[in-house]
Amino acid sequence: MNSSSRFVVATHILAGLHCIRQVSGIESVTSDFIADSVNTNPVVIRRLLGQLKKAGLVVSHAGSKGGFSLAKPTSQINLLDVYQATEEGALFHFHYSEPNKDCPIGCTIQESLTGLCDEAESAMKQVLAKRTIASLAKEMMANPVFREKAEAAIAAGKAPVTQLNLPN
Amino acid sequence: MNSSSRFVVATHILAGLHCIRQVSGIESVTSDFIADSVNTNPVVIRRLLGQLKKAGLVVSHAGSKGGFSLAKPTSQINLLDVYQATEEGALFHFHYSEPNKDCPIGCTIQESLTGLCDEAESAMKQVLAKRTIASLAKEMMANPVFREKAEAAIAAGKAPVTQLNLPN
DNA sequence: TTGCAATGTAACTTTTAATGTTACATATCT
DNA sequence: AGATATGTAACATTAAAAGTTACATTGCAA
Repeated sequence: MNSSSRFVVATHILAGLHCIRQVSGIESVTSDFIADSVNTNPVVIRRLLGQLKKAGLVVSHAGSKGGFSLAKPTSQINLLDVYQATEEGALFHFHYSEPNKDCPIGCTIQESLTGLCDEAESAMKQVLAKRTIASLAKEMMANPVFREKAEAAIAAGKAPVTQLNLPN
Repeated sequence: MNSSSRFVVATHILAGLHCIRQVSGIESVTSDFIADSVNTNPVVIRRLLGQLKKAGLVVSHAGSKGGFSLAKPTSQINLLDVYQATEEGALFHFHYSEPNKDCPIGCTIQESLTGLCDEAESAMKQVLAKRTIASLAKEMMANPVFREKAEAAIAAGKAPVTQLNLPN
Protein backbone atom coordinates (compact mmCIF):
# COMPACT_ATOMS: atom_id res chain seq x y z
CA MET A 1 0.00 0.00 0.00
CA ASN A 2 0.94 3.59 -0.41
CA SER A 3 2.44 5.48 2.49
CA SER A 4 2.52 9.17 3.40
CA SER A 5 0.65 11.91 5.14
CA ARG A 6 0.99 14.25 2.17
CA PHE A 7 -2.66 14.07 1.26
CA VAL A 8 -3.78 15.01 4.75
CA VAL A 9 -1.23 17.80 5.06
CA ALA A 10 -2.07 19.19 1.62
CA THR A 11 -5.75 19.22 2.52
CA HIS A 12 -4.85 21.01 5.74
CA ILE A 13 -3.02 23.68 3.77
CA LEU A 14 -5.70 24.24 1.15
CA ALA A 15 -8.49 24.42 3.70
CA GLY A 16 -6.23 26.77 5.64
CA LEU A 17 -5.78 29.10 2.69
CA HIS A 18 -9.54 29.19 2.30
CA CYS A 19 -10.16 29.92 5.98
CA ILE A 20 -7.52 32.61 6.19
CA ARG A 21 -8.90 34.42 3.18
CA GLN A 22 -12.43 34.19 4.52
CA VAL A 23 -11.55 35.33 8.01
CA SER A 24 -8.96 37.99 7.32
CA GLY A 25 -9.00 38.75 3.62
CA ILE A 26 -5.38 37.71 3.31
CA GLU A 27 -4.74 35.94 -0.01
CA SER A 28 -1.07 35.06 0.11
CA VAL A 29 0.61 33.02 2.84
CA THR A 30 4.28 32.11 3.31
CA SER A 31 5.69 28.62 3.78
CA ASP A 32 6.97 29.71 7.19
CA PHE A 33 3.51 30.61 8.37
CA ILE A 34 2.06 27.34 7.09
CA ALA A 35 4.90 25.30 8.58
CA ASP A 36 4.03 26.75 11.96
CA SER A 37 0.42 25.62 11.67
CA VAL A 38 1.30 22.16 10.38
CA ASN A 39 4.18 21.96 12.85
CA THR A 40 6.90 21.04 10.40
CA ASN A 41 9.74 22.52 8.36
CA PRO A 42 9.08 25.23 5.74
CA VAL A 43 11.00 23.28 3.11
CA VAL A 44 8.64 20.34 3.52
CA ILE A 45 5.78 22.73 2.90
CA ARG A 46 7.40 24.25 -0.17
CA ARG A 47 7.98 20.80 -1.63
CA LEU A 48 4.39 19.82 -1.05
CA LEU A 49 3.08 23.11 -2.42
CA GLY A 50 5.27 22.55 -5.45
CA GLN A 51 3.17 19.47 -6.19
CA LEU A 52 -0.06 21.40 -5.68
CA LYS A 53 1.26 24.11 -7.96
CA LYS A 54 2.02 21.60 -10.72
CA ALA A 55 -1.53 20.35 -10.38
CA GLY A 56 -2.85 23.89 -10.77
CA LEU A 57 -4.32 24.13 -7.29
CA VAL A 58 -2.13 26.96 -5.99
CA VAL A 59 0.09 29.69 -7.38
CA SER A 60 3.27 31.06 -5.84
CA HIS A 61 5.13 34.35 -5.87
CA ALA A 62 8.81 34.52 -5.08
CA GLY A 63 10.49 37.47 -3.48
CA SER A 64 9.48 39.93 -0.83
CA LYS A 65 5.74 39.95 -0.11
CA GLY A 66 5.60 36.61 -1.87
CA GLY A 67 3.89 33.43 -0.79
CA PHE A 68 1.28 30.95 -1.91
CA SER A 69 -2.35 31.48 -2.80
CA LEU A 70 -5.25 29.47 -4.17
CA ALA A 71 -5.29 29.14 -7.95
CA LYS A 72 -9.04 28.70 -8.23
CA PRO A 73 -12.25 28.71 -6.23
CA THR A 74 -12.18 26.06 -3.52
CA SER A 75 -15.62 24.91 -4.64
CA GLN A 76 -13.77 23.66 -7.71
CA ILE A 77 -11.14 21.71 -5.79
CA ASN A 78 -12.24 18.32 -4.54
CA LEU A 79 -10.27 15.97 -2.34
CA LEU A 80 -9.53 13.59 -5.17
CA ASP A 81 -7.72 16.45 -6.92
CA VAL A 82 -5.61 16.83 -3.80
CA TYR A 83 -5.03 13.09 -3.53
CA GLN A 84 -3.90 12.77 -7.14
CA ALA A 85 -1.62 15.77 -6.79
CA THR A 86 0.16 14.45 -3.74
CA GLU A 87 0.04 10.66 -3.57
CA GLU A 88 1.66 8.65 -6.27
CA GLY A 89 1.40 5.04 -7.34
CA ALA A 90 -1.27 2.47 -6.69
CA LEU A 91 -2.92 1.98 -3.33
CA PHE A 92 -1.99 -1.71 -3.11
CA HIS A 93 1.66 -2.67 -3.29
CA PHE A 94 2.48 -5.85 -5.11
CA HIS A 95 5.53 -7.82 -3.98
CA TYR A 96 8.85 -6.02 -3.93
CA SER A 97 10.60 -9.06 -5.26
CA GLU A 98 8.54 -10.47 -8.12
CA PRO A 99 6.92 -13.82 -7.47
CA ASN A 100 8.68 -16.89 -8.87
CA LYS A 101 8.24 -16.92 -12.66
CA ASP A 102 7.96 -20.71 -12.76
CA CYS A 103 5.15 -20.91 -10.24
CA PRO A 104 1.64 -21.23 -11.66
CA ILE A 105 0.21 -19.34 -8.72
CA GLY A 106 2.73 -16.51 -8.77
CA CYS A 107 2.19 -16.13 -12.49
CA THR A 108 -1.60 -15.85 -12.34
CA ILE A 109 -2.36 -14.16 -9.05
CA GLN A 110 -1.17 -10.77 -10.22
CA GLU A 111 -3.49 -10.59 -13.18
CA SER A 112 -6.48 -11.71 -11.14
CA LEU A 113 -5.80 -9.45 -8.18
CA THR A 114 -4.99 -6.32 -10.14
CA GLY A 115 -8.56 -5.86 -11.33
CA LEU A 116 -9.96 -6.13 -7.84
CA CYS A 117 -7.37 -3.80 -6.34
CA ASP A 118 -8.09 -1.21 -8.99
CA GLU A 119 -11.78 -1.46 -8.25
CA ALA A 120 -11.20 -1.01 -4.53
CA GLU A 121 -8.97 1.99 -5.16
CA SER A 122 -11.60 3.55 -7.41
CA ALA A 123 -14.29 3.14 -4.78
CA MET A 124 -12.09 4.99 -2.32
CA LYS A 125 -11.40 7.77 -4.81
CA GLN A 126 -15.05 8.23 -5.61
CA VAL A 127 -15.69 9.17 -2.01
CA LEU A 128 -12.87 11.73 -2.08
CA ALA A 129 -14.22 13.20 -5.32
CA LYS A 130 -17.53 14.03 -3.70
CA ARG A 131 -16.13 16.49 -1.18
CA THR A 132 -14.68 19.93 -1.94
CA ILE A 133 -12.19 22.05 -0.02
CA ALA A 134 -14.89 24.72 0.24
CA SER A 135 -17.25 22.33 1.97
CA LEU A 136 -14.58 21.05 4.29
CA ALA A 137 -13.44 24.56 5.25
CA LYS A 138 -17.02 25.63 5.87
CA GLU A 139 -17.46 22.78 8.31
CA MET A 140 -14.21 23.66 10.06
CA MET A 141 -15.18 27.30 10.52
CA ALA A 142 -18.55 26.23 11.93
CA ASN A 143 -16.72 24.28 14.63
CA PRO A 144 -16.76 26.34 17.87
CA VAL A 145 -13.14 25.42 18.42
CA PHE A 146 -12.23 27.41 15.33
CA ARG A 147 -13.54 30.71 16.69
CA GLU A 148 -12.09 30.00 20.09
CA LYS A 149 -8.55 29.37 18.80
CA ALA A 150 -8.74 32.24 16.34
CA GLU A 151 -9.76 34.69 19.07
CA ALA A 152 -7.04 33.37 21.34
CA ALA A 153 -4.48 33.93 18.59
CA ILE A 154 -5.63 37.52 18.18
CA ALA A 155 -5.55 38.12 21.92
CA ALA A 156 -2.01 36.76 22.05
CA GLY A 157 -1.01 39.05 19.20
CA LYS A 158 -0.07 36.06 17.09
CA ALA A 159 -2.59 36.62 14.31
CA PRO A 160 -2.00 38.91 11.33
CA VAL A 161 -5.34 40.67 12.00
CA THR A 162 -7.32 42.10 14.90
CA GLN A 163 -10.81 41.37 13.57
CA LEU A 164 -12.45 38.10 12.60
CA ASN A 165 -14.78 37.97 9.66
CA LEU A 166 -16.89 35.09 10.95
CA PRO A 167 -20.72 34.92 10.97
CA ASN A 168 -22.29 35.61 14.40
CA MET B 1 -1.48 6.04 4.27
CA ASN B 2 -0.74 2.50 5.22
CA SER B 3 2.19 0.71 3.64
CA SER B 4 2.93 -2.96 3.00
CA SER B 5 2.48 -5.78 0.57
CA ARG B 6 1.24 -8.15 3.26
CA PHE B 7 -2.32 -8.16 1.98
CA VAL B 8 -1.24 -9.11 -1.53
CA VAL B 9 1.18 -11.76 -0.32
CA ALA B 10 -1.37 -13.25 2.08
CA THR B 11 -3.90 -13.44 -0.72
CA HIS B 12 -1.27 -15.14 -2.86
CA ILE B 13 -0.73 -17.74 -0.16
CA LEU B 14 -4.39 -18.47 0.52
CA ALA B 15 -5.25 -18.74 -3.16
CA GLY B 16 -2.19 -20.95 -3.48
CA LEU B 17 -3.36 -23.31 -0.74
CA HIS B 18 -6.69 -23.59 -2.51
CA CYS B 19 -5.12 -24.29 -5.90
CA ILE B 20 -2.66 -26.84 -4.57
CA ARG B 21 -5.39 -28.78 -2.80
CA GLN B 22 -7.58 -28.69 -5.89
CA VAL B 23 -4.87 -29.71 -8.29
CA SER B 24 -2.96 -32.25 -6.23
CA GLY B 25 -5.04 -33.08 -3.19
CA ILE B 26 -2.25 -31.85 -0.90
CA GLU B 27 -3.66 -30.10 2.17
CA SER B 28 -0.59 -29.06 4.10
CA VAL B 29 2.22 -26.89 2.75
CA THR B 30 5.47 -25.80 4.38
CA SER B 31 6.73 -22.25 4.75
CA ASP B 32 9.76 -23.21 2.65
CA PHE B 33 7.59 -24.27 -0.25
CA ILE B 34 5.51 -21.08 -0.04
CA ALA B 35 8.59 -18.90 0.28
CA ASP B 36 9.84 -20.32 -2.97
CA SER B 37 6.65 -19.37 -4.79
CA VAL B 38 6.48 -15.89 -3.28
CA ASN B 39 10.23 -15.52 -3.69
CA THR B 40 11.07 -14.51 -0.18
CA ASN B 41 12.36 -15.89 3.13
CA PRO B 42 10.48 -18.66 4.98
CA VAL B 43 10.49 -16.67 8.21
CA VAL B 44 8.65 -13.86 6.50
CA ILE B 45 6.03 -16.39 5.46
CA ARG B 46 5.73 -17.88 8.92
CA ARG B 47 5.24 -14.42 10.40
CA LEU B 48 2.53 -13.60 7.90
CA LEU B 49 0.84 -16.96 8.36
CA GLY B 50 0.94 -16.35 12.08
CA GLN B 51 -1.35 -13.38 11.48
CA LEU B 52 -3.67 -15.47 9.29
CA LYS B 53 -3.73 -18.14 11.97
CA LYS B 54 -4.74 -15.63 14.63
CA ALA B 55 -7.55 -14.55 12.34
CA GLY B 56 -8.70 -18.14 11.99
CA LEU B 57 -7.97 -18.42 8.29
CA VAL B 58 -5.31 -21.13 8.47
CA VAL B 59 -4.09 -23.77 10.90
CA SER B 60 -0.54 -24.96 11.38
CA HIS B 61 1.13 -28.17 12.47
CA ALA B 62 4.61 -28.16 13.89
CA GLY B 63 7.08 -30.98 13.49
CA SER B 64 7.83 -33.43 10.77
CA LYS B 65 5.13 -33.62 8.09
CA GLY B 66 3.91 -30.33 9.46
CA GLY B 67 2.94 -27.19 7.57
CA PHE B 68 0.01 -24.87 7.02
CA SER B 69 -3.46 -25.59 5.73
CA LEU B 70 -6.72 -23.75 5.26
CA ALA B 71 -8.89 -23.49 8.35
CA LYS B 72 -12.18 -23.23 6.50
CA PRO B 73 -13.72 -23.37 3.02
CA THR B 74 -12.27 -20.67 0.79
CA SER B 75 -15.80 -19.70 -0.21
CA GLN B 76 -16.06 -18.42 3.36
CA ILE B 77 -12.89 -16.31 3.20
CA ASN B 78 -13.28 -12.96 1.51
CA LEU B 79 -10.53 -10.48 0.74
CA LEU B 80 -11.61 -8.11 3.47
CA ASP B 81 -10.94 -10.90 5.97
CA VAL B 82 -7.44 -11.12 4.56
CA TYR B 83 -6.99 -7.36 4.61
CA GLN B 84 -8.09 -7.04 8.23
CA ALA B 85 -5.86 -9.92 9.26
CA THR B 86 -2.72 -8.47 7.71
CA GLU B 87 -2.92 -4.70 7.42
CA GLU B 88 -3.17 -2.65 10.55
CA GLY B 89 -4.16 0.91 11.24
CA ALA B 90 -6.11 3.38 9.18
CA LEU B 91 -5.64 3.82 5.47
CA PHE B 92 -4.90 7.55 5.73
CA HIS B 93 -2.04 8.68 7.91
CA PHE B 94 -2.53 11.87 9.83
CA HIS B 95 0.50 14.04 10.58
CA TYR B 96 3.38 12.40 12.41
CA SER B 97 3.93 15.51 14.47
CA GLU B 98 0.59 16.76 15.64
CA PRO B 99 -0.57 20.05 14.14
CA ASN B 100 -0.05 23.19 16.24
CA LYS B 101 -2.53 23.13 19.14
CA ASP B 102 -2.99 26.91 19.00
CA CYS B 103 -3.91 27.00 15.34
CA PRO B 104 -7.64 27.11 14.58
CA ILE B 105 -7.07 25.20 11.37
CA GLY B 106 -4.87 22.50 12.83
CA CYS B 107 -7.37 22.02 15.64
CA THR B 108 -10.42 21.56 13.44
CA ILE B 109 -9.13 19.89 10.28
CA GLN B 110 -8.63 16.56 11.97
CA GLU B 111 -12.20 16.20 13.14
CA SER B 112 -13.59 17.19 9.77
CA LEU B 113 -11.25 15.03 7.71
CA THR B 114 -11.53 11.91 9.84
CA GLY B 115 -15.12 11.27 8.85
CA LEU B 116 -14.35 11.53 5.17
CA CYS B 117 -11.27 9.34 5.39
CA ASP B 118 -13.23 6.67 7.24
CA GLU B 119 -15.89 6.77 4.57
CA ALA B 120 -13.31 6.40 1.80
CA GLU B 121 -11.67 3.50 3.61
CA SER B 122 -15.04 1.78 4.04
CA ALA B 123 -15.80 2.10 0.35
CA MET B 124 -12.53 0.39 -0.44
CA LYS B 125 -13.22 -2.38 2.06
CA GLN B 126 -16.69 -3.03 0.70
CA VAL B 127 -15.15 -3.94 -2.64
CA LEU B 128 -12.76 -6.37 -0.97
CA ALA B 129 -15.59 -7.94 0.97
CA LYS B 130 -17.40 -8.92 -2.20
CA ARG B 131 -14.70 -11.27 -3.49
CA THR B 132 -13.75 -14.64 -1.99
CA ILE B 133 -10.52 -16.60 -2.17
CA ALA B 134 -12.49 -19.41 -3.85
CA SER B 135 -13.61 -17.12 -6.64
CA LEU B 136 -10.15 -15.68 -7.10
CA ALA B 137 -8.51 -19.10 -7.21
CA LYS B 138 -11.07 -20.35 -9.69
CA GLU B 139 -10.21 -17.49 -12.01
CA MET B 140 -6.50 -18.17 -11.64
CA MET B 141 -6.87 -21.85 -12.51
CA ALA B 142 -8.93 -20.92 -15.57
CA ASN B 143 -6.01 -18.85 -16.83
CA PRO B 144 -4.13 -20.86 -19.53
CA VAL B 145 -0.87 -19.75 -17.97
CA PHE B 146 -1.73 -21.75 -14.86
CA ARG B 147 -1.89 -25.09 -16.67
CA GLU B 148 1.17 -24.24 -18.70
CA LYS B 149 3.35 -23.48 -15.68
CA ALA B 150 1.98 -26.38 -13.70
CA GLU B 151 2.77 -28.84 -16.48
CA ALA B 152 6.23 -27.35 -16.89
CA ALA B 153 6.85 -27.81 -13.16
CA ILE B 154 5.84 -31.47 -13.40
CA ALA B 155 8.03 -32.01 -16.46
CA ALA B 156 10.98 -30.48 -14.62
CA GLY B 157 10.33 -32.75 -11.64
CA LYS B 158 9.79 -29.73 -9.38
CA ALA B 159 6.18 -30.47 -8.49
CA PRO B 160 5.10 -32.75 -5.65
CA VAL B 161 2.79 -34.66 -8.04
CA THR B 162 2.85 -36.15 -11.53
CA GLN B 163 -0.81 -35.62 -12.40
CA LEU B 164 -2.88 -32.43 -12.55
CA ASN B 165 -6.46 -32.48 -11.40
CA LEU B 166 -7.65 -29.68 -13.71
CA PRO B 167 -10.84 -29.66 -15.83
CA ASN B 168 -10.37 -30.39 -19.54
C1' DT C 1 20.36 50.08 -6.46
C1' DT C 2 20.79 48.00 -2.50
C1' DG C 3 18.89 45.20 0.97
C1' DC C 4 15.38 42.27 2.64
C1' DA C 5 12.19 38.57 2.40
C1' DA C 6 10.40 35.20 -0.07
C1' DT C 7 10.42 30.82 -3.27
C1' DG C 8 13.00 26.80 -5.55
C1' DT C 9 15.84 23.21 -5.05
C1' DA C 10 19.96 20.35 -4.19
C1' DA C 11 22.25 17.65 -0.90
C1' DC C 12 22.37 15.52 3.16
C1' DT C 13 20.61 13.49 7.67
C1' DT C 14 17.27 11.32 10.47
C1' DT C 15 13.49 8.41 11.35
C1' DT C 16 10.36 4.80 10.60
C1' DA C 17 8.36 0.69 8.65
C1' DA C 18 8.89 -3.23 6.05
C1' DT C 19 11.44 -6.90 4.82
C1' DG C 20 15.22 -10.15 5.03
C1' DT C 21 18.36 -13.14 7.79
C1' DT C 22 20.38 -16.01 11.41
C1' DA C 23 19.80 -18.77 15.17
C1' DC C 24 17.66 -21.69 18.06
C1' DA C 25 13.90 -23.56 21.17
C1' DT C 26 10.00 -26.48 20.61
C1' DA C 27 6.95 -29.79 18.51
C1' DT C 28 5.84 -34.04 16.06
C1' DC C 29 6.28 -37.83 12.96
C1' DT C 30 8.67 -42.16 11.88
C1' DA D 1 16.77 -40.77 18.51
C1' DG D 2 16.85 -38.24 14.43
C1' DA D 3 14.78 -35.62 10.86
C1' DT D 4 11.77 -31.98 9.69
C1' DA D 5 8.62 -28.65 10.79
C1' DT D 6 6.77 -24.28 13.23
C1' DG D 7 7.46 -20.16 16.50
C1' DT D 8 9.93 -16.44 17.59
C1' DA D 9 13.65 -13.44 19.20
C1' DA D 10 17.29 -10.63 17.75
C1' DC D 11 19.52 -8.33 14.44
C1' DA D 12 20.63 -6.44 9.57
C1' DT D 13 19.20 -4.34 5.44
C1' DT D 14 16.49 -1.50 2.53
C1' DA D 15 13.46 2.08 1.00
C1' DA D 16 10.50 5.94 1.67
C1' DA D 17 9.18 9.83 4.14
C1' DA D 18 10.26 13.66 6.61
C1' DG D 19 13.41 16.96 8.43
C1' DT D 20 17.44 20.08 7.85
C1' DT D 21 20.99 23.10 5.97
C1' DA D 22 22.52 25.88 2.52
C1' DC D 23 22.24 28.76 -1.12
C1' DA D 24 20.85 30.57 -5.79
C1' DT D 25 17.17 33.25 -7.52
C1' DT D 26 13.33 36.35 -7.53
C1' DG D 27 10.92 40.57 -6.71
C1' DC D 28 9.42 44.40 -3.81
C1' DA D 29 10.42 48.74 -1.69
C1' DA D 30 12.92 52.16 0.72
